Amino acid sequence: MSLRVYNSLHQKKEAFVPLNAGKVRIYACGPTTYDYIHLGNARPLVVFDTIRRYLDFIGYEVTYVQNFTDIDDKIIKRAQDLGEDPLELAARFIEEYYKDASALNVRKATIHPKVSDHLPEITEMIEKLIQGGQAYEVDGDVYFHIPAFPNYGCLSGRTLEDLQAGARVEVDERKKHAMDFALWKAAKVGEPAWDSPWGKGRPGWHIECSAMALKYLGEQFDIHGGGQDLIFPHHENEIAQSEATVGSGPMAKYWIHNGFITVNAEKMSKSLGNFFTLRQILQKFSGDVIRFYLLATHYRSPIDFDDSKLEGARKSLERLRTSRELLREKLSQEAVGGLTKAGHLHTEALAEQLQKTRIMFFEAMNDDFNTALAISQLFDLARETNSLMHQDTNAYCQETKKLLQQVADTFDEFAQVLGLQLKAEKEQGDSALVEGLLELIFSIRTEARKKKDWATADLIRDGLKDLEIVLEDTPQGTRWKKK
RNA sequence: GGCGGCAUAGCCAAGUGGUAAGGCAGAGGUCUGCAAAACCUUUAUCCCCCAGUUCGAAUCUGGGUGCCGCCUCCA
Repeated sequence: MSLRVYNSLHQKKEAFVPLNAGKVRIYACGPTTYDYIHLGNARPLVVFDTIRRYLDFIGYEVTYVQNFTDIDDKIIKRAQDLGEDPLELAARFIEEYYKDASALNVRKATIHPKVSDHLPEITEMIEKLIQGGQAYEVDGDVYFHIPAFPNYGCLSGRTLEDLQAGARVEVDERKKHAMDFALWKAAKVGEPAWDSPWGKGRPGWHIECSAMALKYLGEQFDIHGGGQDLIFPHHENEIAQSEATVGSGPMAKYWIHNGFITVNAEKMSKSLGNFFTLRQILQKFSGDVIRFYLLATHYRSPIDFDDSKLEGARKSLERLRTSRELLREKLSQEAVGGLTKAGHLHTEALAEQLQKTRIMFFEAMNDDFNTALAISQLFDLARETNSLMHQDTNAYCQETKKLLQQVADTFDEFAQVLGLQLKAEKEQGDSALVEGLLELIFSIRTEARKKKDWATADLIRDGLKDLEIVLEDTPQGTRWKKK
């Protein structure tokens, strides 16, 4: 099966055919940088990073643009509260953003444009819209005139009448139509401002994305993504601005929107105050666990957040890690002997499972990036792999070793696509001192066990367990890992 | 009021016409000094309710119930 994606524009799954063969251009709305990101913000990062990785993996040349909104009302307000320069505040949180993204193993986009670097492109686009009659200026503000764009509402499935019926905002009397939205806002005292044909001011919320997408991806591109809450008005307005500017559409062939993170079934959001910053969560769980948690549910479904769910994700991921770890250990051993009859059966079964996993993984990803289903294939592979490794060493000959190597490669390959590390926690940075002390303690315990001094052995094991270090005694010696 | 989404085992979660993936938790077993990990077995006569279409529906249609989102900044 070839790739199919759910296109919000038509509300159905469609075959994915990029505009230019072999190349995919993606634009994803990035954060407004006035604070640390919360888990809800992290979801699209991981989702679109994964989509990008997958497209890349199946051979497309991907250009991925993710913007930073560094000029915005909320930034200005926050900066005023903190007595900081708005652009400096925004720049500071862009740096913090990169740290969070990196903790989640989110690759940098091909281009990360900032609004503040694109004022010329923005004003140029606004001028075109004014010339084309789709925008007008009032007292230094510029508005997009919605009735001038007949296709308005195509993404959100609304008509102008629907919108007016549901209007909850006070209407600015100077606007020609109640739903007209700002392209340019005249500067108020103390706000950052840029020169424009309409006087000093700053861009409205939506125009930046239109201008930057146009600059880096052209008049039409393949995928435009973001959270479902951006469908209206943000993406609807982007479509209006962009398509009115270039005189044709669609701006993007496929629109992809991720579902929300909820807390007690309510959307996690700043205004409700029910959010958890990624930083807070990272204190309890690794980025790998958080990423796994986000990918274990289909990207369009809501995910209800609480610690117990993350704990569940941690345990699930642990299973895959353990399997990968056992594989590493096994492969470091010398292959000996010939294949026994039982070993032969297990090898056959694993070879079959490997093939099935490879097929099913791609089928799952091809079906609208079904990462949840793709991940479940890894569990099936892990079970069959463990089962083989569980057999006695007679089964471990050159033939099985070769197969296990293929399995290990598949694990790594697919983990890479999903952006998961599958590394045991202990590999993620411990000081030489800690490592050394642990080795010492283990050797003491091993001596105790040799003397059948179980009391001492158990004392050490229990003590380490309290420090979240788990010991496992195996015929090959004692193994340890962090909880 | 308008537009949209969701409802699957104790929990999480796939599955959009062919007879319920996977994970966690639970139970029994193998292994182990005891554990842990791993493996094996086991855990939904049924997918919110009602009616319909069909040889056949969790999956399609109609109606209902409940929850959520957007319509204002929000991923």
